[in-house]
Amino acid sequence: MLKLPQPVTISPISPISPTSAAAAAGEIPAARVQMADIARLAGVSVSTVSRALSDSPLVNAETRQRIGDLAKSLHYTINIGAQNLRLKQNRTVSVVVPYDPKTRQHLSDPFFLSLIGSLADTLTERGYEMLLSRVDADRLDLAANGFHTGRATGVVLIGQWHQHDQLNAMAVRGVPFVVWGAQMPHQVYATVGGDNVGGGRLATRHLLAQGATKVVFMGDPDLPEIGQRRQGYRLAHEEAGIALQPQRQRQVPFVAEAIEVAVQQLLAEGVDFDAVFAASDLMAMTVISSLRKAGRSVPEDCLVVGYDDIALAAQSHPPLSTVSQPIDVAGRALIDELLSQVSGARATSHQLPTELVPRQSSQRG
Amino acid sequence: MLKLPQPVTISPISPISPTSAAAAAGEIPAARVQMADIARLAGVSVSTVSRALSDSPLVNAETRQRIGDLAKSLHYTINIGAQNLRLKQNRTVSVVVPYDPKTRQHLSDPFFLSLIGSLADTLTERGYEMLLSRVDADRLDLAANGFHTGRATGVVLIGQWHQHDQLNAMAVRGVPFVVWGAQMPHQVYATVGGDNVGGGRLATRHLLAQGATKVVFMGDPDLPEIGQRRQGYRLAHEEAGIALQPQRQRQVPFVAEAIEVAVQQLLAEGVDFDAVFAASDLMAMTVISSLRKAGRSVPEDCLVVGYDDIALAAQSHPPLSTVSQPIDVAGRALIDELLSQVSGARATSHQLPTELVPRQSSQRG
DNA sequence: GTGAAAGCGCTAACAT
DNA sequence: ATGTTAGCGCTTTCAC
Repeated sequence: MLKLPQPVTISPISPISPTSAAAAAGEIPAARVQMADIARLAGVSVSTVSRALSDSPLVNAETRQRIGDLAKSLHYTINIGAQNLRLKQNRTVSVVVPYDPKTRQHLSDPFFLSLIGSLADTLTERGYEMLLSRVDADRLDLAANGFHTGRATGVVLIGQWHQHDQLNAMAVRGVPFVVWGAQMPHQVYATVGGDNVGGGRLATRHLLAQGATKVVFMGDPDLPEIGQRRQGYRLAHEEAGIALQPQRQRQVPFVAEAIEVAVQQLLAEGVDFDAVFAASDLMAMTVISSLRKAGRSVPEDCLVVGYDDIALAAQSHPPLSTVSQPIDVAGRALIDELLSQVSGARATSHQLPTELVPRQSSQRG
Repeated sequence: MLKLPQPVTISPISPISPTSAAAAAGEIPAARVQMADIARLAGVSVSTVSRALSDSPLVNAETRQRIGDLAKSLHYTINIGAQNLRLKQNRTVSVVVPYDPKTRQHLSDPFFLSLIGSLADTLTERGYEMLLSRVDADRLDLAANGFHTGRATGVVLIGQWHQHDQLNAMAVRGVPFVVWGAQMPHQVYATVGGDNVGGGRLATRHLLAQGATKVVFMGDPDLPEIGQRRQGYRLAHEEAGIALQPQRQRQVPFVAEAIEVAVQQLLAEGVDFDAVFAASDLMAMTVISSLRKAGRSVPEDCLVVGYDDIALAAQSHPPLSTVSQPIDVAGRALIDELLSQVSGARATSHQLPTELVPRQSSQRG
């Protein structure tokens, strides 16, 4: 057992327990072991080691065994970089999350984060590695970097923002990639996304069915997905023969403060409303908490529906009605589409079904 | 403008808009352009291109310009795999998230997900790439793979689980890595983590100060971090001279259903309690919603404090009191520690300050 | 069944 | 200022 000095001082991010692996091991960070080492130790050539390690039938069973054991005991693993270079192959997918250059907001939306989790799981299952990076939303073309540098077989882009044209250009250039987002007219690239128009319609229909007549839409319709959700909101109104009011359609970015301000304005302007359809669950929860601060309670005074069905929607109070997007399916669909492009298939968009999850926030009584 | 067939059918994950980048471009997925191509086109040698592209002063300004333009117009980017191989360098960090082999739960904890976001941001700032993968918690030693295969310079492990020994072995073997978690006795590797004992103490003290006398702890103390939070819970009780009750310390895993069951049992067993300290915010919210189902309201009948201060804690109802861990600092601290190990420094653990964030869930009236 | 040799795409002496 | 050469760690003909 090692006895290490126990630290006392505690200060913000200060070293509290200096220990050293190298010191403990009493050795210099050994040069990484490689095939040549194994070969020398086993008394065979490098080629034989290579074959043995790839389970080639060409090599003597006993030799293979010996080499395998040796490799294991030395913690040897094939250098993937060199292997990839030689094989011109690559089992890595680049996942890119754009950030808004204006706000430079950190990555925090629970839905996107969960999607990343789902992608990570799917890729792990498929034996792929995942390269995660962020990129200025104005320079979405940089997302192709992982591909052009040969690091990745293809690219998954989470959110298309306003850069429709840059994406089309990327596709024409032959970069295998898929975008999580909305399908747009004149689109050469593949998207995978929920049925946003349908989802928006479901949510709004539901609110109208609950007796609401003055439904506010909150979200930034400049983002394609949100624009389509608003489109669904509008369709539902048409279906019901209810006239749309411009002042009930609020353009609000995904920033907590902005949402709170928007709610205050809504109240200050005296806009009459009895329900809110928010473009995301996070937004819906902030709306609810802002309304509460202003003395209005949900669902008594105002019904609310969100979007995404994040894990916490069910645990919040009141439990949040929302439109669910199938995250697990999404991760798999994105990867499957990407890999099929890589193996030569044409870029094909997919739309995932959305589902209304009615909970208490949209039900009176 | 391209005119594409507009699809009609919509079925779960069915192709709705077959389009093809390759077809649109009318070309076969061109062989990736490489240095030799640029060299030929520019009428120089490969070395000159290499130098020009790395802004070497050895190359004629005009030549450099010409080569640069050529590269840009061809969307050429240096093949990082080859470059790394040659340079024996590597600007990639492997981030590994263990999964519980029993539940095989998907990656979904908001705190970990945010931490990943923070790591991604930090690495992007530092000009590093991030390789994200998951690994069986029983085989944490596999986390070193990214390093042994030469893909990554070092490893960040998110959560140490019960594999203290495997981690020590990794450290002795010379793998540069940092663990997000709790500092343990006889630890050769570096951890970065919040002050869990302190955090648990803050939370419990606060509950006692609010007048609670029968505080329940919920969480799985087998996880080092949670164990330390419970330690803080115990210390606070000692300080206050309040005897601990075993039946108020509940071992509960991070699974929504299990948490709900645990709350029901607590009530069914007739355990007397007036406050709950939950090991995470997600758990706290589930506890609150379970209590509500049983007809108890928070904070009126029972005070609740969580842990992590996730984004939604402030928006939930009642706003959740919690202990905040500085996520941004955490991401930076993890990466800084890792990179300093890579450049030869000794493995050093860091403890980040935690802070009580009192909100309404723990305040009566 | 095994070894020798060439080459994946790049960089860095060492020439010139 | 530019070209030639060798080699990063691996796989795979092609010989034996």
